[in-house]
Amino acid sequence: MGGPRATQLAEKVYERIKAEIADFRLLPGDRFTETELAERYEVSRTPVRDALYRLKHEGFLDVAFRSGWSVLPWDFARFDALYELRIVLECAAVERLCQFTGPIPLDSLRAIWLVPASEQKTNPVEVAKLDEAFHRTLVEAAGNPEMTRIHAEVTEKIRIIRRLDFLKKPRISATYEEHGKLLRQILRRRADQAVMLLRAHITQSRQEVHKITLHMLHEARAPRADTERPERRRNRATV
Amino acid sequence: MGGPRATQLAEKVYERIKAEIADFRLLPGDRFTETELAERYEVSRTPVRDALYRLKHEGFLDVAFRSGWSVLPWDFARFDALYELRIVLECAAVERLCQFTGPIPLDSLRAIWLVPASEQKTNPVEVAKLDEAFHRTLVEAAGNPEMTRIHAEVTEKIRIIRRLDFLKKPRISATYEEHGKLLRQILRRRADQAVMLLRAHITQSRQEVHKITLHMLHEARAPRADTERPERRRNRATV
DNA sequence: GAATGCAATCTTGTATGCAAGATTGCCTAA
DNA sequence: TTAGGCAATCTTGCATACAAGATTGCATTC
Repeated sequence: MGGPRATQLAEKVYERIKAEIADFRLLPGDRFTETELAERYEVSRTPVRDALYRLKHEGFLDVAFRSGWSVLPWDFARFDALYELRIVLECAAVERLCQFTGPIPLDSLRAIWLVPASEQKTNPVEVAKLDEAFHRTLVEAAGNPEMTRIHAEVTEKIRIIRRLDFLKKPRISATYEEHGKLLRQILRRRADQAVMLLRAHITQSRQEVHKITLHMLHEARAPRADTERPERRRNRATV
Repeated sequence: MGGPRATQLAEKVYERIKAEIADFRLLPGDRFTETELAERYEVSRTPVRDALYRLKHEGFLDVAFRSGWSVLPWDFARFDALYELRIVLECAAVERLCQFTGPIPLDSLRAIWLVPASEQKTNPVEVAKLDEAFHRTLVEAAGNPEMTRIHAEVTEKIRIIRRLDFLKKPRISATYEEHGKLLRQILRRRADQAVMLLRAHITQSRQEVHKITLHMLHEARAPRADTERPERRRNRATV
């Protein structure tokens, strides 16, 4: 049975578990064991453990010695800290971009965000992806791979709540408008203006998400029976 | 033979390997195997692998499928990127500190850095530690755990070359002077001044280290026989 | 001497075995 | 019915077994 499959099993398992967390199939507080996942993914415990430890190190999971794994509850103070870190990184990137002497390589973004309202996407999932790509591209364009790496890490960690920002139409329009304004300021090399807009944009998004999650928590504290998914849930999250 | 020792073996092995890299006992380009380390540390391959994969993920090591592990060569572009990231994080922290309404909790630093020349340390190893602590404390004081975590990560990655900055006496004096000035500006809440000083301070340090490493490289390219350490070195680093 | 082919050895990725102890559920008793 | 205790089961951390294939060193050939 030994020998590697085309790619590393551990890597695949890692991606699958992370996707399960991001898609709410693994909820905060859920508990599970290594053997359980090994059977579900049809591999041995070894690659599962590799993946789990990686996710633990990244702050998604917790392990209790001889007592199984659990998905960490949402920590809003941590989300706030991550949003602030995001602001710091993206603002630094934008400042660097405005200092570029040559052309600023953001044409791909213009084609997506500086378009008439009729061409704007409305699907929340799609817009969430485009939004992530927008901010990632800003940071990448600044040309510091380490900042890009950390920014990507932050993005992964807030994704689960950030997506909630695009569930309402007005928020999608606002995103288009703010991205458009920001892009124009960057391309005109107005660093101060751009940084101000960017900071306001991210802060606004964070506040929206905050509101939504508080609402969700309120709902969750008075759960309706028909939304229960007992399978694989051995503990309700206290969140 | 099974069962846990008091603390986790994998964690211990991780620390030991990282120390070996930081102390130049494992040099860039060195190759080794999992079994080798398992025997050296008297544990099985399992905790060794856990540690190695963590270090790989952090960018210190590389693994070649069925062909052993190696210490990654120094990548100066990467060091530059890390220094720039350091500047971004620390400047953001200092700005936050200057905005504090209450007292700025940096008394411990004053007691170390705002002292007469006669009380200043001169041991390079000691000063390097104090320097790391100084910058870590600045970031910690700003109160964002995520920024603190990333900053600590960056610190770990540049430590190996950053220490070189304190080998010369004048650089130690300069460090004392610059830290002192910076502290005073922060405590007076002169954000702009403080950020300017901090940026200059880190940039200066990076340039010094750059000079020294270039010198070292020059020396290393014409190695003398008496400095060879063949044991465990199966490949000389191309750096 | 230099190049080539081949077999023995090594190496990693994965699977499985094992020990210490945490958890769980049943049985008993009040 | 409820509380308590105990044994069976589970669970993780570490050690070891195994497979596929990469590497190496030696013998052979030109």
